Amino acid sequence: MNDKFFRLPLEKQQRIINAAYKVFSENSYKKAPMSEIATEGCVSKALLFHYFTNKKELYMYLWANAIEMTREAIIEYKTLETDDFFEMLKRSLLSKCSLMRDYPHLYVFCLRAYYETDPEIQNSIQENYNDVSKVSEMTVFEKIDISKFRKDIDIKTMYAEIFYAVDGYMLKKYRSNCIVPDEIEKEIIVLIDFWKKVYMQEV
Amino acid sequence: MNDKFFRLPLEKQQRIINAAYKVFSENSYKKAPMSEIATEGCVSKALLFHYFTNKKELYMYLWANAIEMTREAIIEYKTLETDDFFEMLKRSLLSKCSLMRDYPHLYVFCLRAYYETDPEIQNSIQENYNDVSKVSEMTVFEKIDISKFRKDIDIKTMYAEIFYAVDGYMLKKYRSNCIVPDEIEKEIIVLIDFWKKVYMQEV
DNA sequence: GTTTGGATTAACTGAAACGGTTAATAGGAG
DNA sequence: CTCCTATTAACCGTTTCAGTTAATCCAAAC
Repeated sequence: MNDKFFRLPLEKQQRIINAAYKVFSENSYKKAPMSEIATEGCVSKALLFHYFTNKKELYMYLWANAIEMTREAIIEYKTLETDDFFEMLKRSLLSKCSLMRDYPHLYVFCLRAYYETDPEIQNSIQENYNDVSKVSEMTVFEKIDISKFRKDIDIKTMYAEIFYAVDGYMLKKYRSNCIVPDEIEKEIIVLIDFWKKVYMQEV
Repeated sequence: MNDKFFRLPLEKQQRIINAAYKVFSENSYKKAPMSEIATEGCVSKALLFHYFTNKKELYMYLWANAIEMTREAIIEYKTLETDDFFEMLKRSLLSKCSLMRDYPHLYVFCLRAYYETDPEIQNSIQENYNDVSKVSEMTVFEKIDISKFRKDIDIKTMYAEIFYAVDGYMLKKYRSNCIVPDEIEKEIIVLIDFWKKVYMQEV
């Protein structure tokens, strides 16, 4: 890729990248056209190819960029620096909301990229992501204080259920084309407070 | 469409329809090729056009078919003939699992079709679906006995959360390409029992 | 065993979309 | 005016698309 891309005004960089995140989250790799990305980003297709040598390179840049930004956001929000599960969940989701302000389609892009089946792409993706997610999931279970939970529920099921719900929620927001970070942040907090009330031991 | 389609052996009808559900649930309407459906269904593209005059007609048939089958399944499982929310939820989800045995991609097809933005399609879809879903959601809230729930939780939030989780769960199953109805049925039951324990008033 | 008729397809068509390239333009700085 | 960089319109060869046509396959009827 062409380093000059980074010398563009930040607004333009983001406009182009967001257009790409959007088109790649709506279509499979193969059926996401570079021309559509260009139009969506209000630049010419030729410019896209000027900065990114080809489609695959652009896709891979988006992926690496997504992982890196996610990791930074998690650190910035001190996500792992607590032993309270719901606090950790809140920090994790709020960090994702903050990413969403700059990159509204990043979350769904990742959701889709992880299951991308195109041979050109597949290999480079999953291994890389497993590094991040598996490790972090283990870290979570090591750190959290499970004594605060109700004794009669299965924590793994709870954990799974919560993440299904978050994905389902985000997907709905995304599909109905209303990604408004402020609103999502509020609704996420409502959900977390709800879970807290339901799953924590009463005192 | 050509009525002779229904005179085909049932196995073949389903094979073709399932191929179509699959391709349309992976791609937007515009980018779902008839040729891919044909290949997936092990018939020639020409045969597809012999039974369905064009792509739009096929899509609309799939949609009407999905709605109709869903309604029948809901009735068959006596979904609305109880005032216990979790019993109703179980019947509703098990009825969907039973559909899944014959039509593995129907659920995700519907999820996608509802938000389809192609002008050729959009209008004919949403209104039609709202009839079904809005009415049934209202019926649910009229029928269920809310006295059994914990007093300290917001039922609307619970309701929303549960459906986010189901969608998130199904999406994950679908994306990771492992739609095994028996397994899904088991896991759904685990989830429902989990919710029951969590949300119902203890006695 | 030949005819008939419906099921099925290979091969085709014209148009559009695709990834990627090229050669030219635009516009600001010196 | 000159230089330089960002930018694009126009283009290229290829592939893909929805939809068509004319031919084949095959079983049942005669």
